[in-house]
Amino acid sequence: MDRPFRSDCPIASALDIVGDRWSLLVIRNLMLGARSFRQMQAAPERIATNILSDRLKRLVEAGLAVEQRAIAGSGSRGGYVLTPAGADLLPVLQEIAKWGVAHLTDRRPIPEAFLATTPALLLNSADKPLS
Amino acid sequence: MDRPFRSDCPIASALDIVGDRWSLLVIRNLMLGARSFRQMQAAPERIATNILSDRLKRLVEAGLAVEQRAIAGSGSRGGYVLTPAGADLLPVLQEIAKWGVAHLTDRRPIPEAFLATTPALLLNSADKPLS
DNA sequence: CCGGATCCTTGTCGATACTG
DNA sequence: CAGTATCGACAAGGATCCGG
Repeated sequence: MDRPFRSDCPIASALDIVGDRWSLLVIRNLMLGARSFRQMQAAPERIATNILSDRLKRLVEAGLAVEQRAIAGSGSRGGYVLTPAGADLLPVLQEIAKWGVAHLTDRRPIPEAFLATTPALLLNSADKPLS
Repeated sequence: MDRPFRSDCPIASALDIVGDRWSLLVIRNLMLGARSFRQMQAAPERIATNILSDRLKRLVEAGLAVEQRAIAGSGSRGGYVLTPAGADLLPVLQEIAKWGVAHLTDRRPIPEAFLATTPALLLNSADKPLS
């Protein structure tokens, strides 16, 4: 249950939590407004359902996200929302995005398609994390 | 040989390169001045030799680091140095470190020990990446 | 001794099928 | 719709071995 850290280095410890192949992408989706399981699964990276399920579980355990159960008879069955600790990862994602557009543009087509669906939040200023 | 990206998202693409469990830690070591194979292996995280070898190979292939062969009869047998693209990951590591010290201090002893050996480079301003 | 390479075991990832 | 179960593929970890 307890997650042993590799060392006392804050970088290593942070990567012990979100340093895998998918966690930061799930957090990105949550920052982009995706709340439900299906919405996150619809992201272009096509995460497998078991991985998404597991990562959400881990994020909740780590205190980076919380589950939001439905409001009684509502049609949509609530989803997940970032906690303040999870929202504080925004600068990390911003720097990663900056690095990606600066150094990966010549290897891949063009990120405009994604940037169009990512207005201001990930590449501009650090506004309020979620509405 | 070509590394297929999961999507056009610059975040996802960046994580396709350095988003595994060890790559960013190796880059951290290179930023901290570690050059030789053994120096990096001596980091407190105790990376296995095969993993370190593989990650260095990948970083070189991705253009984030270059091998530096020895200066002829010198005693030290050259090591690895970050390229400008690799050094540009410094802000990413800085933000990760900031998040780690801000949100992980109550779960682990104290990062002072590491911070003492990490003067200014990873937590303060973005100076010259390597001397 | 240093810088890896090579086994081999374990764990995690990922696709698909399936269930409440 | 929101996950869970299953199982093969692959990556990580540990130990050892080898060339210089």
